[in-house]
Amino acid sequence: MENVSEDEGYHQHQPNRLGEMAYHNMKERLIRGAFSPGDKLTIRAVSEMLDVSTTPARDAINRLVIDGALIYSGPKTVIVPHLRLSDLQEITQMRLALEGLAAALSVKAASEATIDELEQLQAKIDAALDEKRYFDTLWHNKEFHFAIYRLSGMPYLLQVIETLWLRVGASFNGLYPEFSETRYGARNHRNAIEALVEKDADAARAAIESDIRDGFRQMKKMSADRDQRNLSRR
Amino acid sequence: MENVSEDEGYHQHQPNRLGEMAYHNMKERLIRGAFSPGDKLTIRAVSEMLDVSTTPARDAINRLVIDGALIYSGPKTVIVPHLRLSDLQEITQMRLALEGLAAALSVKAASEATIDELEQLQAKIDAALDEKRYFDTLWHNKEFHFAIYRLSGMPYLLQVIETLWLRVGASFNGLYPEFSETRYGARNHRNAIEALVEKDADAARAAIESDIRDGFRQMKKMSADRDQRNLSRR
DNA sequence: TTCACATTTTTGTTGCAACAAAAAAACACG
DNA sequence: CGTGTTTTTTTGTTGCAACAAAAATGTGAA
Repeated sequence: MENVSEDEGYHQHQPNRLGEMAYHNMKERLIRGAFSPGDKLTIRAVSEMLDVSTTPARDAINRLVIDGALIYSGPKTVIVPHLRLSDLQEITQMRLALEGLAAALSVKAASEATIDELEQLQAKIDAALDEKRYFDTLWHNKEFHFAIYRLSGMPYLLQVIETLWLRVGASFNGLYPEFSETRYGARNHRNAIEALVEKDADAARAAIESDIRDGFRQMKKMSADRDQRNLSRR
Repeated sequence: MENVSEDEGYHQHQPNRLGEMAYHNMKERLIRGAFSPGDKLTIRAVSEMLDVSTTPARDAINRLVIDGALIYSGPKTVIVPHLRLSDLQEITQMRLALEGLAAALSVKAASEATIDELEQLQAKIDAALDEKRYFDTLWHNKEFHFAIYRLSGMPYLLQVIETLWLRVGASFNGLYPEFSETRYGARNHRNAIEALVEKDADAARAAIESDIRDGFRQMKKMSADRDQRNLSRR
């Protein structure tokens, strides 16, 4: 337990470790909708799926459970959780607080280059929407948001926000790629870019908050629709 | 990968697992100041310390790294991080957003019983302060805050807030138990209780935010003092 | 001393097997 | 057909050893 000097800038996890790889791989699959809520995940199944031994597979599952992307449904059973309305509400409240903060802080660091980047991202979103490539829409939308949040210069804040997106994405993206169809976000994104140009922290926060709220309404509606369908299917 | 029904209310980790025990044990030691920033922690050392095999010890360390309570200083070296000013600022910003939210939400659920509980907690804080039992002060202060936040009914929010406290506590509590000496929090706590009585969400948020800001100033000052001492000691 | 290099020791990762406990399947009975 | 009950299978946890890589230590020259 010696005292060791702190090597600046070496805080992150090593991406070359097998367990880390397994975690990111599973995370990606979760976001892409490879699993449905209720699916059971076992160490040995993940181990075979990714062709690694049980130890990295176990590491990945454990970490996903910590994130809340997987939950225990029994002492030896982890499943993809079915997001309840109360969960969605909690996540939305936290997103409003945290992403609002990140957006407000981002204006300080906004440069012309970042504005350009955001406009290109928005163009990609629009194009994907026109061509009904909904997965791409979702992906570019995430890039747009995090391009802004990254300007805040707060790495841990980003990590927590990313986890919140993971939890929502795992339950919604796979089921509803057409989620983004309504283009609810276009106006909000324009406002966000404008706020960065003007370096107006309050406006940036307002634009992002509005985007989150619109998304929440959309998801709540889809959730209700699905419950309705599930009910009538029986 | 079968679809399994979701057993309501079985989401938490099992507390009887060895790895979970190791995690909580190490977390407690970290908060109590058993280690100093820069201390190196190895799997085998933790394994012996807690008298378990390497697997649960590894689990505990991994999770603490995810929390940010430990960091890698090299590919095979995890240490207790030395909290830099920028870290403290980031954590404080997140605390303001998240604990402010929790406080604002708490007023809905505030009852006479919870008011009583808070007043008893505050009495304990005052008593511990009078008798210079600084560890107890810190402990009861944490209980006071989380008694409020728990009223929000948002479990994941609580978990994230707790992690933020862990990161700060690990770097400060052990070194500065006399931190609380200035009684900076008493007025803020009174205001918070008052806000709960009145069910005034904005006032509750303001009281907690003020408490966090006062604490931040105090910590910043202590941090500067320490750096000063370290400098002149060489 | 200080720095570079070589050697030794320590360390995390990975894979695996044993075991108890949980989940699933099979069964029996109404 | 459902519904408890028993049997079988599956599963997570734990401990451990091998290995490569990193850290610590030692060495020697300037």
